Amino acid sequence: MASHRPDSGYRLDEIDRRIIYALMADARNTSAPMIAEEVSVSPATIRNRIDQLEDHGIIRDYHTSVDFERAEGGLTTLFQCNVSVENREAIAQQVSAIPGVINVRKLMTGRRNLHVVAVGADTQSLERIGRALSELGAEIEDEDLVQDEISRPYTPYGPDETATDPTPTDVISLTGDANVVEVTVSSDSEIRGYTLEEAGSRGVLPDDLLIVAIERDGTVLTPRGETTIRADDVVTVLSRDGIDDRTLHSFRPPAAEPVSDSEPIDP
Amino acid sequence: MASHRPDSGYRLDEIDRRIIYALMADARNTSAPMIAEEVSVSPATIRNRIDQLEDHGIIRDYHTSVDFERAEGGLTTLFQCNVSVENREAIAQQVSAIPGVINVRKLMTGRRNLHVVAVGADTQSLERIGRALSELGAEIEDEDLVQDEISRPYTPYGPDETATDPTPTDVISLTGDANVVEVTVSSDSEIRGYTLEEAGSRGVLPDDLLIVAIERDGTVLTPRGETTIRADDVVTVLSRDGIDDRTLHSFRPPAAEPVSDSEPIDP
DNA sequence: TATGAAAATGGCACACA
DNA sequence: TGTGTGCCATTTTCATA
Repeated sequence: MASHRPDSGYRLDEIDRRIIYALMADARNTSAPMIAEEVSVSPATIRNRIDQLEDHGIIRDYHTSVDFERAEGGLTTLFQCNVSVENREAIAQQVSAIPGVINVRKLMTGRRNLHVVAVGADTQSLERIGRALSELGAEIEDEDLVQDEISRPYTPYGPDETATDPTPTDVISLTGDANVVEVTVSSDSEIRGYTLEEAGSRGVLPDDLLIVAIERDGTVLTPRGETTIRADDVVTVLSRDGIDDRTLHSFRPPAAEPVSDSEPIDP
Repeated sequence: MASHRPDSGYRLDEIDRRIIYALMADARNTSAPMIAEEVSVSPATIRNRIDQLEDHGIIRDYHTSVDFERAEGGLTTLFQCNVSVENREAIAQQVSAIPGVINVRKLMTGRRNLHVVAVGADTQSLERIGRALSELGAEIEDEDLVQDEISRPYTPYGPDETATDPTPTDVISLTGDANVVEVTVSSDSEIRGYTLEEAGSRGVLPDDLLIVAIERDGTVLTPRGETTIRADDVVTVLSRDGIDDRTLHSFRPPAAEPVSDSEPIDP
């Protein structure tokens, strides 16, 4: 059995795991040399490993997540369908070819075992997609708008330093989408070193964010345009449109790199 | 309202759409010059456009899809949760920080409005993730194993030539996972030009695939080791382990490039 | 858009266990 | 034999204008 499935029991070592972690965090802007430096091996090795992981099917593919609503007012919709277990593979395959379908998940359940995400320019095109699903034998049980989607790398494959830094310390929800969060400014975040005014004008700080307090060395500062944001400041942020993974981007360390510089083991 | 949301009504032109299409198909191995050639503009323009699309939040991020089951026997699980609408944003944010969580979808529904995909090394770590979800206020309604996931670019942004070529013409399911498909060999597929034997030994043709018939120019050939596969052959393929998006990879045109050469619009 | 400098990639030969 | 490494030509990126 294992003869024609040689990839089943592939074992990863620490290098593979860190590669996967880095690529999950940012598949496009993470170069082999960048990963190489983190794990202290040569860039060529990283490239070889990536090739292997791809060949063995561990790494499936690299995608781009797109906000279709911003793009052209497109509606992202999740269809939850029932398909017969025998044809699940085949139907999933054909479903993924329907124009507008961007993601298909096969689940090991009796009901709602096929989740299909499709994008439509309008209600009409979504109806068309719904019909196409039915014709292929996927019975639609539910149809919901997808508001947003967040993807994260697999934490256990990340750097050991269990730095939960970039998470909001506390979140207080207000009316509507607005809410308040406290974040600790990471030591290599993008916003560090800018004054509030610079951050705003350079686009480092999104327009709908308002910094209402800065806690530094135990005292609370009143934020002014010329106040400089430093590492380890605890910043209280008010957001009009809701806190989002990407909203707090500037406060975080760069995606692919660890929080503190890793000590090269073998220079 | 639109004043502080300048990105809402961003309009894409044909170049933007083709960029998005190419990056959705392969975020990592698609270089700016490759896209540039397809749409007949300079590579620098493509690069600028990509930067703009990223800045405006149209392109959210680039990830890597990983088969954790192959990797280390990891279990990929979908938790369908209820969260209160007011805190949806904040909870989703915190949920995404739980170690092991790799994807969170926010839905615009009353029930099951948060879909969380997590990877666990074993049942125990999934229980831990389940508890973490509950503690954050996400009530778990359902918990299913994810068997597989397929992602596709948004077809309407692709090349006009509505080439549905790479789709299996017909799928017949047999017992178990095995089934039979007919595919038309794309004119620039990887397998074209190889004999069956070469394709097998070079890894172009997966081990669990068996070619049972080749239809060419209206006649049906009996496949032999020395039979060469040509473009436009209609090949009948038997698969032991089920047809998969990736299984038929070799029959398809390369991901990022159109089926036939695109006619430059403005040389 | 174009151009030149810097960086990354892919291929291949070689060393090492 | 397989895996890591160093070096090469080529491609791609990035920051100038």
